[in-house]
Amino acid sequence: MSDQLTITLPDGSTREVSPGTTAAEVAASIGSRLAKAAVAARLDEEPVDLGRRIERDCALAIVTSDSDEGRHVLRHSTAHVMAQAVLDLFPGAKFAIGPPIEDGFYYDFELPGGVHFSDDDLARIEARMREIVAADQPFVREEMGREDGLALFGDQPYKREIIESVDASEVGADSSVSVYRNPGPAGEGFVDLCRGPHVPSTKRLGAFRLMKVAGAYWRGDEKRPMLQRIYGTAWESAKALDEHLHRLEEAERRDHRRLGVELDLVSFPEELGAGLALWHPRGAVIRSVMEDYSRARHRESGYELVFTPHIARSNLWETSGHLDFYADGMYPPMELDEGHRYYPKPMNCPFHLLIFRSRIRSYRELPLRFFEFGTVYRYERSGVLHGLLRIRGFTQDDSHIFCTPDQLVPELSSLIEFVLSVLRAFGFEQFEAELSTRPEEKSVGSDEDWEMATRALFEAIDGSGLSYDVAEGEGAFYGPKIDIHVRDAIGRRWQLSTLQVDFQEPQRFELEYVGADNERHRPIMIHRALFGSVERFFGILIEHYAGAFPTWLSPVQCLVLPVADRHEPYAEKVLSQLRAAGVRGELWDATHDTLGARVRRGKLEKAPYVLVVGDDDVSSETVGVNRRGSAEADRGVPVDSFLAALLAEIDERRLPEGAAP
RNA sequence: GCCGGGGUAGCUCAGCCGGUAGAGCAGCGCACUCGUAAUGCGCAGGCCAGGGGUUCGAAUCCCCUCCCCGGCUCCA
Repeated sequence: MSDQLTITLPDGSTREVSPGTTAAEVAASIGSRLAKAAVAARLDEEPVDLGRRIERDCALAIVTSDSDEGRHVLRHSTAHVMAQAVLDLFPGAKFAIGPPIEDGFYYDFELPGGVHFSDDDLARIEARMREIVAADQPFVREEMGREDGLALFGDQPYKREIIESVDASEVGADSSVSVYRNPGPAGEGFVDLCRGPHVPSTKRLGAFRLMKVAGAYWRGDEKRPMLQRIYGTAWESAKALDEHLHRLEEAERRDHRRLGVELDLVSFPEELGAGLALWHPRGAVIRSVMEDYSRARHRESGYELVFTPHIARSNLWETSGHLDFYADGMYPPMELDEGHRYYPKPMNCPFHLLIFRSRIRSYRELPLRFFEFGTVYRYERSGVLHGLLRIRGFTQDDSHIFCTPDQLVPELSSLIEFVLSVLRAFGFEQFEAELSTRPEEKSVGSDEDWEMATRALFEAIDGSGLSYDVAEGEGAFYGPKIDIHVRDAIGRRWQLSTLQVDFQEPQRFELEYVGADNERHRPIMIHRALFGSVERFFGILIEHYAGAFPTWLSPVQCLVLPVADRHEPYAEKVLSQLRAAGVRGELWDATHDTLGARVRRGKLEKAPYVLVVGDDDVSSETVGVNRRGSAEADRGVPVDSFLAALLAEIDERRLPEGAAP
């Protein structure tokens, strides 16, 4: 019998090693590049340190720093280094938790005397971290019993709480905890409660930066103390860190709040109040094009347009259940007509239910699809407001579909297809869905209804070819739902559309239709928002296109610039030709600005086309065409052919080529 | 709502430890009439978010309110 162990690598090959060999040694034996990139390992799927000794036959995978899992380890180790730096610089600080997150890590602290971190502190902490990295401290794993752990963290209440809760939740499991030590030069050093794994040594780290300080409730509970969280980002190389910082700059450049004001689309004057926006003419043009297109698509697909008021009496909200469940999120009522309370609407559905109920309905009318751009008001907590993306007054492209149980699956299937088709028209190409099931607590309705509806959603989404995740227990209180997410031009994920099955409201409003059997039946309702909120969708479009909208959406599609005043009559003629064909154009005359200045302004305003007309054009009925995104002007283009091409582009709602600029 | 940071001209921002405001861009006027990313000169523009307080004197220091930013919590 051999005393060698057999390890199986991810490619299926095997190696013989002697017992006690470390994962790091295996990596080194495979190749020096791998050894250099290695940060941790997986031993029979269990994440372990590179220093872990192999004592049995196993499957082993080396985790490298350029993988998601590897970056996870790097970030986690960097968080430890940050905690060490903070404890060095702020004696008496308590440290709570410090996990890796997308793009980086954070650590939560409580400073003695309620002191807060300042921006200067971040620089000091970061400098101390660099010293720790340079000191090449090893990460040493140690396991100990629960009591020893509690003793070790005697003056660290948050750590003690974690140890106690870990123990409580793992009844019967072995009650040991693991800690990682970073011994300092003088024998002191840092120790943190941690499952690991970690990089072998701090010198393995370095491409990090501390980003910001923020408050965060301990354990995410707003009734518990607020700790101070420091966020950092960390990467496998300086290059990857740089790229990340560039992505942040890019996101900032696209910020809809900045571009919205710069391009004169919207504003948020303080006088208006928090969470409310004004749509300026240029923003309003885009919005009306969006809405017109949406209405046309809805009509084509068998929806009927409705309009409903902004306020309704309290009894309507009692019937719908909003006053029971969501009174906190509603604007307060105004009192009229001897004590009747009228609430601004937080949702449109009760109105659509009333339209359904306005007369006897036949099964022959179903599915009945009501559609409305309905402006709603929700009292969002002040701290959550964010430009157009989270706002208190907004407009839902809201639809309520009433159907029979038999119609549910086909209706959901065509709904998904419809939603994707409209989103594609606006330039989104990547979709991901999330199917949310019945919440554990706080839900209403029978098990059979929930099962039926959930099954219908699964069937529809399985047939759609969309990739999706299941979010257990994340459904609305009245029914399960499918949310559709998109990826924008720089890869960010946004939740847009939602499809929700609802048995509750039809019941509360006692909706009925007469079936083929001449009996009364209760319809099922589907709530559906496609853009979600027009304001939010618009904000996302601004960021997706960085303000350079496709021509069909652009507020000004074409600028006409006469080279000199004498070309103005011809420019007027060109402009009127464009306008007669329905193109949105403007003429910027030569009276005050040079041609160069006007061209520059046109480009900064991201006009899709800037036409320059001079002597040559007047005599030959042409224009000089500057297309957005192309450096070269196209001189001498006949007006007719330019216009024909432009109209085709608008008519087809053509999208910019490649990634948006 | 909570923690932290802010609010000075339309925009971006300067204004140290208190001595009653400044730049660039934008705007307006005049000149320039020009073929592709800033023509020149000049002018005007601020209740320093709002209110209260301290002080001989407040943009500056303190308090309250409103609004914004970054997080946390929340999101029918």
